[in-house]
Amino acid sequence: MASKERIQRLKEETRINILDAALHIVKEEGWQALSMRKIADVIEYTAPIIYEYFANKEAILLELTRKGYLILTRDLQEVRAKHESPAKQLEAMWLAYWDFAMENKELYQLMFGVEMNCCCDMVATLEESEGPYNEFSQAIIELMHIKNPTKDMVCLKYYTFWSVVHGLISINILRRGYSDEMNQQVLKDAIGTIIKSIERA
Amino acid sequence: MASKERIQRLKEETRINILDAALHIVKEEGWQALSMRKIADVIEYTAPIIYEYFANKEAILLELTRKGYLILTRDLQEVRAKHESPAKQLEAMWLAYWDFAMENKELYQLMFGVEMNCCCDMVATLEESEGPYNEFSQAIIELMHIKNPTKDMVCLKYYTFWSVVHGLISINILRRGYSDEMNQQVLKDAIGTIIKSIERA
DNA sequence: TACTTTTGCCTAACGCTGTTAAATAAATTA
DNA sequence: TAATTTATTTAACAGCGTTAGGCAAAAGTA
Repeated sequence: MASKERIQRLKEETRINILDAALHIVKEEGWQALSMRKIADVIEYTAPIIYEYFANKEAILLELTRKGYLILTRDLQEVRAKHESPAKQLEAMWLAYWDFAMENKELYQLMFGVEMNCCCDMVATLEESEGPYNEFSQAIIELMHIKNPTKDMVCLKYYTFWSVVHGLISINILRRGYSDEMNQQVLKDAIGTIIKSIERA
Repeated sequence: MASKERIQRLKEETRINILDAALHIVKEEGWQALSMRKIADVIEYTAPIIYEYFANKEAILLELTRKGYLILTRDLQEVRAKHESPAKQLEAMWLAYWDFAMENKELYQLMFGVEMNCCCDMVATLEESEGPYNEFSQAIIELMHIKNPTKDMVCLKYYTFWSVVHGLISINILRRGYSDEMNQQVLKDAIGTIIKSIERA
């Protein structure tokens, strides 16, 4: 009865194919162009088949969102491990956050609703979505020389970082045209300023 | 032949009704729920009639975008006139920008593609979209004590302001849940910091 | 007044969307 | 071999943006 397992593996493969196909279409033609029938075309099936792997289109988006959070969290962890001081960690992590967004524009759009009607209410239910915050908040706490900072204090600093970086990214995805130098300058300036404000406190 | 004018006025009214109906639907049900047939229902016509007033759905969105930019620009001008010093002007203007976004969430989403597939390429063709930048940049130039700042220098500072404020707004529209105090604290902190950095330069 | 033209508006339709139900073909089990 | 389960497709529904054609009322003209 090893065929059961083989079939199981094939099913798993098709599931992955669906997700890959979706992302492929989006990278080629944008989120607006993604449809169930197009996905079916790519995986060489008809549309209803997809509903045996995902409850609906939103479920596919949610799974891709999850994937995005996993990649981002892994990137942040990797970069964080490369640095000793929390200040350098934080700077490198936010730059990695930027890089993730630029290298995975489509996933970023999906995760944070940039020029896209994402599945935001559902995202809140994904535990993976807490990955980035966990990484950042640890580094923030280390950087603070207060013994037991309240969650609100940490959250406030994270929120400050996140706002400016996410804002910068959103604007760049929206209206491409700002030069790389300007982006890097604003990005590093802002990150540096916030880090200093944490160190001073 | 005054009937020509009367008819012209009625047509103008219907045009406005279409825009009002669209915005009404969006405020009640969100952008996703907006359809030509629903607009037609509200104005008590059938869908094809709308195409005598707007080339397509995107044209309606573009017109609402224009409306948004006009309101925002007016708000900024009003608030700017209330203050003397450029520093106070800038602070008040960015707070007004925030207020505009919170009071006109739907328009803001449309203008800047927050949780929405807006008509961004078209927005670039709207001259009204330059209104906010014009207001802000004037105040920024006044705040700088350099004689002839380059456009890039002004743009960089505007970009810095904009990123953090837009980021804050986007995150708030996306994931409602951050407290008003925290929002105001991050907002005022960030604005103050950028203003000081301009003053020091 | 009678005829023609224009206008205002609607119905029907096309091709697309997400999604579901039913039918069919293939594989598996008894 | 017969019965049953599984895999996959076709057909359909309701909704979308959009267009073409038709009908009835209004306006213009003789």
